[in-house]
Amino acid sequence: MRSPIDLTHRADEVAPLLLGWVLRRGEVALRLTEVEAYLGLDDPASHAYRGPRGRAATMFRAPGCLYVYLSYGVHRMANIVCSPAGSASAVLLRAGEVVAGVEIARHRRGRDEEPANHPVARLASGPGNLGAVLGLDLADDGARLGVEFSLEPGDSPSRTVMVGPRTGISHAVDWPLRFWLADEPSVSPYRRSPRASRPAEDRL
DNA sequence: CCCCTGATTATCT
DNA sequence: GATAATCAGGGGC
Repeated sequence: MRSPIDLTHRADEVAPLLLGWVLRRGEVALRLTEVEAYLGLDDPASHAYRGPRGRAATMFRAPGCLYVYLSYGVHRMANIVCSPAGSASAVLLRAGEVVAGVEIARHRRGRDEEPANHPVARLASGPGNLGAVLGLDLADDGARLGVEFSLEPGDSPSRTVMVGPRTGISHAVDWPLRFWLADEPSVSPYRRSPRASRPAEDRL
């Protein structure tokens, strides 16, 4: 049994520690296999970079809050706010292995009342898919870990943690803030954004 | 396998 | 009006 994660450190410290832990909501549980750290006011790629305005206000709340936002008009993405309150660093949950509630997860990934027929490894691969499997809604923005959502220690075989650049963003594209477990089929493929800024623009 | 494109809406300019 | 921390599906190799 691993000790509870201390969410009051910066996201880049917390993110690798979250790998292998299980996020549960009701019957559905996910063992986290891929996460990304966002560093709030110090990070040009963070929604919180320009301060506690609009949707980003949630990231300035207390550690253990969930920051849920809508991406590309359709995908609900989940972050765990994990910094000291006010500095707004957070961990984006990018992928997990569904370890409980597979049938519910398939229904949530499905279309027109028909359950999706994805292999388990693909069900929660990618942040939009992970959000779908958890049944996230914008009303879940600001929810606290510990009640509706909870973080449980996974069985903890020591796994190799890999580190690399974050996916899909257009600022600070080469900062090594994406963490994933080696040899996990649920980890999403790396995609460099076609809008990636040049390195000189990342030093602010 | 890879690359390209459309979908869809909160937020920002 | 433009953009975006994405995804699924289509076409090409």
